[in-house]
Amino acid sequence: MSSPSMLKKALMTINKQEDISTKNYLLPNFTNGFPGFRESINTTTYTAKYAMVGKKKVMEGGNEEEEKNSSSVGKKKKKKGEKKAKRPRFAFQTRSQVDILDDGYRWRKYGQKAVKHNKFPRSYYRCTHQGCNVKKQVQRLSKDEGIVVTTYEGIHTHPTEKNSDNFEQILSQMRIYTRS
DNA sequence: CGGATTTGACCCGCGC
DNA sequence: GCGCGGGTCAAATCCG
Repeated sequence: MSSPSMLKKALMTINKQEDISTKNYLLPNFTNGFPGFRESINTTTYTAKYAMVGKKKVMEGGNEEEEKNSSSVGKKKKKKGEKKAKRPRFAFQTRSQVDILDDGYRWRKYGQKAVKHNKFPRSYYRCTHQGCNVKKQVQRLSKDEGIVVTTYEGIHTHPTEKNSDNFEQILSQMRIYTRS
């Protein structure tokens, strides 16, 4: 089963080995963020912030360090509207034949991009529910094409549409690569 | 016919 | 300032 510490470790591992993106990752409140985890982690809200792959500042530790919008950090006016607030993110790996994991939500693909050092493209999905701007990325690793990395960003503001029984499978497929 | 996917262009932050 | 790399848009297309 998956414990928060395992997820945490997985997250760190992923961040170290893969360059998934350029942002901080943090584990969202799973209870309302990721229904699939409801069964396995229904306790405390779990937040942890990590540095990303490259440099950038390292926000170690698991306290919600909310850097606040310090006045010095001149956030420019968001032209397009849209809150650019940092969103909870977390990633995990599964060993799967299919790229699209059925997690109970409906996703609309809105982009696909090739990333460097990877032969497989990365796909971008958005939750189709109106007003729910949760996104996820799916990418298969070139070093081991049996592995699919899924990165979620945001918290769903609505329940799942269909029951996510399949998610138990996904959970059971989760692998923590602490050692190769 | 309506919603999802495809796919190149566009955009934007960052590093040189 | 410019180019690169990653993320998003959106029109055309696909597909049930």
